[in-house]
Amino acid sequence: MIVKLGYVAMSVELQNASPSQTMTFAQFSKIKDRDAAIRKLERIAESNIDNCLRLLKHNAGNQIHFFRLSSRLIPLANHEELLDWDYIKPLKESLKRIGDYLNLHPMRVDFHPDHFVVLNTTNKEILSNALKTLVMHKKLLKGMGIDTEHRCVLHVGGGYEDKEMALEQFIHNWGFIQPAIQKMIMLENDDTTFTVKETLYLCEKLGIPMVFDYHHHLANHEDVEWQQDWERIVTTWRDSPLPVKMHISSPRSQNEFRAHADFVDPEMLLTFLNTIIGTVPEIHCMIEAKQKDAALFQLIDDLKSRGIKVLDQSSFVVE
DNA sequence: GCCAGTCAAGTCCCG
DNA sequence: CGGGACTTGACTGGC
Repeated sequence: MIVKLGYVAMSVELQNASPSQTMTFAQFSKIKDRDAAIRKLERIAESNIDNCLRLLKHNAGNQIHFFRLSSRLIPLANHEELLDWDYIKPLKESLKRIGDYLNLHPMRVDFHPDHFVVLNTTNKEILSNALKTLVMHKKLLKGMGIDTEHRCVLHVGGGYEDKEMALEQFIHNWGFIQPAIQKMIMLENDDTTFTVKETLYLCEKLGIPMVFDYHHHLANHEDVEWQQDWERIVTTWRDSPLPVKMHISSPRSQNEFRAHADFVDPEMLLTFLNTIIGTVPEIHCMIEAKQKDAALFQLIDDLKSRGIKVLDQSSFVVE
């Protein structure tokens, strides 16, 4: 089984390359000349996308083939006071450069929109804002020339004091979401509310690939045994053009169990991988560690020293 | 040039 | 029911 590691949004090794520079609405409002303020937003967005390209080059140079793009590339893109702003138009060229680069250096990229994107709300305004944010992600993907299928990982949403009802609300709302948005989505079990089984219920019912988060599962489950659910998780990827992916991170400490540690415990990853050997030919593991790409490199070094067959700086084989 | 505080969003928790 | 915590990285303001 081939394992490919990825990391999240920014590098601790590449300096001054943040793809998430921002401007708050308070700052925006202080600028008297609205056009000038919008130009400033556009410069920030352009700089974010340029930094994104630098990160992709850094990845390709380090043999990393899996990467989560920042969801904060365009500050205030969906702010209600900026509905007249065509934020994509000035970014066409820089987005295309990303696409061109990815054509030469194939890499799996996706997004994880902020947890404020909630699809199971009963509040129309919240749902409409969530969908607006997803439309922005779609426009970014299109601008980059990337097939939009299964590129946005989301959580199920709020529990609203009745998880069963909250799950049914998700199904209800799903029916109102355009197919083009639906097909971008993957769902992940979260660390406080919706467990693997509950997330699977939606994924199976609605045909959504499920991203298994091992750390979240340890923090939030009915049954700590996950092995019997693994085949179901794999099956949710049956119709996807992309290999199964999962999230891996380690608890910062027993007291701060849900917080992400700086690095990933190799034992934890190997425990997971050894359990699923033979179920898929290839799996992509997204490392969610504070030390970002440095955590990925350290993990690979550790695996190498254990005699695991390492293919390059981010891939290896378990058998 | 560092540290503390602020900013966004929606949910959840506490009083 | 209202205010604060939670989370994340970036940024601002005070010294």
